[in-house]
Amino acid sequence: MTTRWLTPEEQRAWRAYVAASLLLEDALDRQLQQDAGMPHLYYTILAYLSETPERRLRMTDLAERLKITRSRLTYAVARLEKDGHVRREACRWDKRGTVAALTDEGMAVLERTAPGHVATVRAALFDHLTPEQVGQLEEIGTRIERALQGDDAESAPEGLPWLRRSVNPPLL
Amino acid sequence: MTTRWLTPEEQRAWRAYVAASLLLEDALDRQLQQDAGMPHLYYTILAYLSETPERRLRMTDLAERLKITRSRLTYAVARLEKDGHVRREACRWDKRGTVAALTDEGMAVLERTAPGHVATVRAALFDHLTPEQVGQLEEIGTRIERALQGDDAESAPEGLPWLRRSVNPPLL
DNA sequence: GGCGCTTGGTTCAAGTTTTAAACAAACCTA
DNA sequence: TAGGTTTGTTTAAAACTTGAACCAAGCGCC
Repeated sequence: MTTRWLTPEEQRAWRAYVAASLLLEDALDRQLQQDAGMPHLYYTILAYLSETPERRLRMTDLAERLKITRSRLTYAVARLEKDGHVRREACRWDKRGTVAALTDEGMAVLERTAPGHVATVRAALFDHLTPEQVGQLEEIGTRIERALQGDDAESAPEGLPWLRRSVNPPLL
Repeated sequence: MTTRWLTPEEQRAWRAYVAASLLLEDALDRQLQQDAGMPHLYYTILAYLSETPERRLRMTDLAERLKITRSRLTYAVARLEKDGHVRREACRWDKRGTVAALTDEGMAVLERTAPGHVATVRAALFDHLTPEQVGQLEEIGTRIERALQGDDAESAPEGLPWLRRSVNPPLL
């Protein structure tokens, strides 16, 4: 089968995207390393934890949300734990499980550094986009996501937003 | 000054973008590592070299195009040289300079692996975007780029032979 | 219950990459 | 020619990632 090369338009888009994502990730890492002492991925872990009702998530759930391997997550959480931002707990309902819980200190770091992070994201991105473009970005991002990890429409179980088979009693 | 948090729309866009870029870079790295024995960044270096008329670029020019530090580039080129994909040459006009030149072997690797790479980019991205979205992606990417590295409209210096755009078949 | 298969998560070893700082040589300008 | 800048490399230390191997606990099934 003959290769379908990128059209000039696609090529421009591709290059713009690659350059932009490199610069953006760099800027984010630098800012967060500076202000929070951790790279973007680690900050994101804390952020995700902070959003669940109990500020904790099963390792596998967290890994899936972050789109990283469990192994990578284990390493990251180990560091976050060493730094006191996260605490590991045993899962009561599944003895194999581990739950990563945001500590008060971790939450404090998040609260202290979130404004700077948001400011960076704005300065690097949203301040330069029209509302339409924001919508377009979401749509494009969503499509890539769908393309790259089977579009298994695994809707979150409505009752328990924060878990795999839980930290909570299994619903029957 | 009070923090301007992200609006719900911005937040959705941001998350979609972060997830997508992680997945995309991962997929690309995996495919290229598999087929070409090198990660995306390294492939991109070869690709950029292949596009110049003489298949060679000054280290600094290359670093600027790639949006990476010279130090990082030195490391990368060292490996590419060890693998025989690139050769370092002294720059005749500036004795401080080093020129990275694509070897025939490097070119061969590129030609052999480009189809697979393009296929991956299509499968992960362009096959799921409308032509309008391709344009939108370019525009958004360009804006980020401009935002993050001063918009010095540095047009290519007129004199130097291999700092000019390519006429060759697009390999990326 | 007991036998396998799957899942959750960690560990391990090895390698890869990154960063920042320091440096030397060459260039440039006055 | 002195002084400042640019080029590119070196260095040393960290940080990160990967993949495979592994164990323990759940699950299904007869």
